[in-house]
Amino acid sequence: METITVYDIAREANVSVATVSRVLNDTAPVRESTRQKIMAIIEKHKFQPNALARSLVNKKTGMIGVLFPDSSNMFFPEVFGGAELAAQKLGYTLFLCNTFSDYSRESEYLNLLCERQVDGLILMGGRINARHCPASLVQEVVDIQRKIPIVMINGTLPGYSFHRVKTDEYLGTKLIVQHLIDRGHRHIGFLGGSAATTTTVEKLQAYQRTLEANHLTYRKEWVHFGSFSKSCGQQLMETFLAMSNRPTAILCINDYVAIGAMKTALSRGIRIPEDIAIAGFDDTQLASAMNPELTTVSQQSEQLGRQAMLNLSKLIQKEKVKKVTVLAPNLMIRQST
Amino acid sequence: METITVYDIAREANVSVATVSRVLNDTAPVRESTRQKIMAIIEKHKFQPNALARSLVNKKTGMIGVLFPDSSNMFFPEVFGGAELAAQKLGYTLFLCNTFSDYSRESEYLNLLCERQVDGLILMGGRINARHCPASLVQEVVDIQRKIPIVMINGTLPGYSFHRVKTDEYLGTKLIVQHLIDRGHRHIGFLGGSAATTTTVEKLQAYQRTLEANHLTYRKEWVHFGSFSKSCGQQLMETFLAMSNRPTAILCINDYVAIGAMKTALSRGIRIPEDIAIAGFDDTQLASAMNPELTTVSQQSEQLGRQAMLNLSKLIQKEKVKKVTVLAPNLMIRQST
DNA sequence: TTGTAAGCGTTATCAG
DNA sequence: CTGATAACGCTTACAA
Repeated sequence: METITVYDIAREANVSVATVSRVLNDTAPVRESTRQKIMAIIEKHKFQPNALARSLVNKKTGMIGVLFPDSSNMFFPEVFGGAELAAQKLGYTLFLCNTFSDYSRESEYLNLLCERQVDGLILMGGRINARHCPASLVQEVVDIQRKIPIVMINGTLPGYSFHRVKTDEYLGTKLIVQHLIDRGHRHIGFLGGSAATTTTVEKLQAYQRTLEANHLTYRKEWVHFGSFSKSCGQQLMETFLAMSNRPTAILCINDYVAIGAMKTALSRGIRIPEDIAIAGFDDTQLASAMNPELTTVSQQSEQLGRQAMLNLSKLIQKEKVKKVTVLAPNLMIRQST
Repeated sequence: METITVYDIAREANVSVATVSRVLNDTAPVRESTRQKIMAIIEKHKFQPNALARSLVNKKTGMIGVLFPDSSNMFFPEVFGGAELAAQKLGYTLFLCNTFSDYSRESEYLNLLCERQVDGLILMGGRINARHCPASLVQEVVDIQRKIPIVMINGTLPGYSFHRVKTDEYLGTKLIVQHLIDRGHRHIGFLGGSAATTTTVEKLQAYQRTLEANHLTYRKEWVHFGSFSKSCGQQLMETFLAMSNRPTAILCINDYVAIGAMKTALSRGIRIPEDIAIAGFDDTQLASAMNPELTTVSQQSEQLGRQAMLNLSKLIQKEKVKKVTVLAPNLMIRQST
């Protein structure tokens, strides 16, 4: 398959490559008749300019690298779905990279994306949510940022200031704990999340302080960490149920954990919300699919992605952008509480 | 930010760019001492070769374009999750494009990916599932295939032979209908899916024939088309419930429709599976998250993606590959039937 | 309005 | 083992 180039088009049209390039990019006036002629030849051969060559000289690729930790958690597809829509309008394409929360995979992808000359980077999960991120991993990102604009979603890195977009998870947690309290609950547990993760800590603090503000005592035995998966919720719920003095309501770190918790409870014949109330976080599509429907906090996932893309785009055009954009969380009261 | 190139490295090391390139690619012997020296300088400047320039001469980018119709249907993230894992091992990166099932968006992306010189293409949804695909859209793909290897997942285009990977949806449907019959159901409905889609037709046929094979009569009024969403399931279920003579079991086109159907039924106080049995298709994570858990058919989504990537890779290396790879569906019997 | 030619940052061929 | 130098396919001054 001999590839066809601007030279081929130029030759056939009896013009120079410069002229072909001009009609391709509409970058300078070209006599209408020759434009027509060139266009016809392009059509005829279905000629497509090589974007690599083009980007090489333009020094921009129109590609945005997106790092996310886990495509099996619907939250992330929702976020980059929003980002993609925005990107499309702005003329960018997303380069999605699933890091599986693995630092070394993150580094590889970061490297790959830089070599591929992406115009910008959106970072989610992994190191930017680590409570104790190794300095070398921080440095890596800092170095990249000197060449490529970066926007972080729901996370950051210590010691430097980055552009970020986030939902107010602290407020979101506060809202939902208060909701449980308003529903009459005095014994509220906290389930799931890795203690090595900043979001877990942030939510935990909000949980603690909201209890205090309501003169409720914080009980260590009602707080159990783990991971962010359904199976974590299932397991940890077992331990709750085994307790003689168990909480009447449980706040889970996210929807997946909440669903796991629900499953275990339900399988024991425990009613939700009558016997125990369960709340999630993120408002993924699972929340409204469940039965009973899950009370949760919406992070406005599409908005998050959209906003990140918008800010990144401005950053690329070297416009001023607020360092931190905070979105308001939305309490979604449904049946599980 | 002046970018640093092989020339800079070469100058600082007192060698030619050729030598730098050699150590970069390990493509020819280089004296150990000079290799060391060059490596050191590369490290020092954190030099990263420009992949665009590289690809321009190599004529390969290591990128695989992936078209899929809908990131909000977990089935697709599952498929490309599997593909990504395989791609990583093979040294490829995926370029994921959400087409929202929109033909023109598909065309745009197809164009984009070609210009970006992807090494191969994986196609899902959209036109390759259309019962009546406009000839021009078929031609588009045919033209591309002459330059770029393509693998289609669960679909094809009329009039040409393409490489494809699919699960046997016919068999899958047969299995689940038979399962319902074996459970004692004689009145089985069929819910959801666009009649303009090949998979819908294929499943419908399997449904019909399996009924016949069991001497059950096919009733038009028990078949309702729509879309592939939860809300479709909710709406169509309403119409079923309004019928005086309604089926005792319902096969839904996919898990989302099934969940919608379940929700409507449950909200009416109808018990599942006692009053009505409901089955889905795809075995997305939703199926096992639900309560009651949804009986469904696994398409082995990750496998699908993995296999497509594997076949595509061989195609790219110009190795022989079976035209059609068929994966076996798995009946997942759970609580909803 | 159009053409010439110099890049863009690599790799690869061919001498040395 | 190493160095010139010509591609790769396109854009963009600079001239004409």
